[in-house]
This record gives sequence, C-alpha cells and structure tokens, in this order.
Amino acid sequence: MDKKALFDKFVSFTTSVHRTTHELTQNVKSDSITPVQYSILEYITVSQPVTPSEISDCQHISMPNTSRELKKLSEKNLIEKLNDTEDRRKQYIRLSKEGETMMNEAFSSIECRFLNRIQNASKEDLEDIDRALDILQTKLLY
Amino acid sequence: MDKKALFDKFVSFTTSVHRTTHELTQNVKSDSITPVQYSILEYITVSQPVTPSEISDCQHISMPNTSRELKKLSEKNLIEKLNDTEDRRKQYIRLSKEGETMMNEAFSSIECRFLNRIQNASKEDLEDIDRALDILQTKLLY
DNA sequence: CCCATTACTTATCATTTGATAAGTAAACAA
DNA sequence: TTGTTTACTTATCAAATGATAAGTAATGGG
Repeated sequence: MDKKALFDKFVSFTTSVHRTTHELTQNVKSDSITPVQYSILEYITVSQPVTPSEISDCQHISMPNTSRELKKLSEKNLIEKLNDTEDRRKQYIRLSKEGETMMNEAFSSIECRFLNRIQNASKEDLEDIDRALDILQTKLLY
Repeated sequence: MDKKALFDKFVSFTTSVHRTTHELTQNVKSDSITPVQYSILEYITVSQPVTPSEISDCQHISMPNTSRELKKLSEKNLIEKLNDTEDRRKQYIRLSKEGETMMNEAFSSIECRFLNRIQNASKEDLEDIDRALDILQTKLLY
C-alpha cells in the first residue's frame, strides 16, 4: 500500500468534504449572527449542555473571546446560562427555545439538501456510503 | 435504509473531518501570512496555474478582496503573476520558488502527521480506508 | 486561614476579513 | 466605431475576530 498516494487521496478528499459542507450549509445561517457565533451554536446544539471552557477548547477560541460571543448570543436570547449548583464558578450553556428553533430550521435546511444529494443513490449505494463513513470514522478520524 | 440516520452520521462525520483537518494542519502555516492567505496558497498549490477569478469563485472571496490578498502575497514574493498572451486582461498565478518552498514544508509537515496517524493501521485497514475514500468521493462528494 | 488555581468576565486594541463604489484596460459584439 | 461585458485594481469603510492585560469570585490544598 502506497501511503504517499493515500495521503494525496486524503488531501483531495478533505477538500471535497469542505466544499460539500460549504454547499450544504451556505445561507442557512441567520443574518443576525456572525459565522463564529453560528459555529458556537452548532457546537452547543450537538453537545449541550456545555461549559464555556469546553466551547473555548473545542472551537479554538480564547476564553475572553468565547465569553464575549456567549454574552452576545445570550443578549440575542439564543442561549441560556445555568449555574452549576456544585461548583459555582461553572456554567452550563444550553440553547434557549428561540435558539432551538433557529438551529432546527438550519439543520432541516441542511438535511433537505443532503437528502437531495443522495436522492439518486440506490439501496446498495447508501449501504456503501454508510459503511464507508463507519470505516473512516473508526480507522482514520478517531 | 434510514436516510435520516445516515444524515446524522454524515453530520458527525464532517465534524470529525474538520477536527482532524485542524489537528493535521495546526501551526503549519508561517506567521508571515494570514489564514486566508494560506488557504489561497493551498488552492494555488494544488491547482496552479489559476486565474484570480478562479480563486475568487472557489475560495468564495470577492474579486476586490482576492486582488488585495494576491497583491500582498506577491509583495511577500510567494506568488508570481503571468499575463496571458491571448487575452491580456487575464492573469495566471503560480507559486514562486519561495512559495513552493513554503508550501512544500507545510505539506511535508501535514503528511508526516498523517502517516503518524495511520502508522498502526494494518494492510487491510489501509485498503479499507482507500476504498472508503473512493466510495465517498464518487457517491457523495461528487 | 492563606495562597495558588480554576472558571469566567471586562476592557481594550490591533489585525483580518468582508463589502461596496468607482475605475482601468482589454475584448467582443452589433 | 461605439457600447457592453469581462478581468482585474484601487480605495475606503465597517464589522468580525484575535490577542492581551487585568479583574472577580469560587475552589481546594496545605
């Protein structure tokens, strides 16, 4: 197995993933939030409840900047901050009702485009895709 | 085949790809260029020669901003602008010697980390990965 | 209790990025 | 030839993002 060739294939693969992600997600974001705020909301959506520190670590945003953006999201009523009863320094961030609504709309739109993309795939194709996703997830993206 | 479940799997898959990409590429960029400039150089590297219009289209940067960033890259002696002899409005952008060197270093570093990541994979694993990349590339990311 | 650490905040500033208007020069079509 | 379109540039401005210093308040170890 030529590992150099596999690397080259992986490079063009990631390029394709990024391009496809862009196609699936373009314009799903409300104009009332910035790109960074949207990516924070995406992270909260799939991982809630999360602490500001976790957001900072996983999204590679400094704590001061994370704090600032969370404050803005809170002012827009898209998230809620809950205090930890054990450790009163900690916070837990969750989507608000309004935030849920916004993110549901965004994900519905993305899902719709995704389904459109695979509409012509046969049952076998879908199973191939499913298997391929599993393989890469476990053997490469761990 | 449950397409909704496949979508969910795809979402966490793309998240993993983005996380892995970040791990493989962090700090490979020279401090002398900005993130956007690096991504333009990456695009030029794999597609050269390219026109400013192509960069603008593919990287989703407006023509004025593309022009500005290319000017900066040119001033840093990382790229060269060549005039089309047929159509004198057009330009072709290539990496300069210095740009080649910079991008070779970056890609070597990324490749090294990639090889490190697959070092424990068996021959069969590598073949599985190779096949999985092909499947997704042709059936999903076209 | 005291000191160090952790979790988060506030304030400030510089840089990067994005958006828009206006302009040049070449190509092209009527 | 004249008007339109294309490819790219310049200038300018606003917004988003990143970086840093300093601060609060709670925790926890000795």
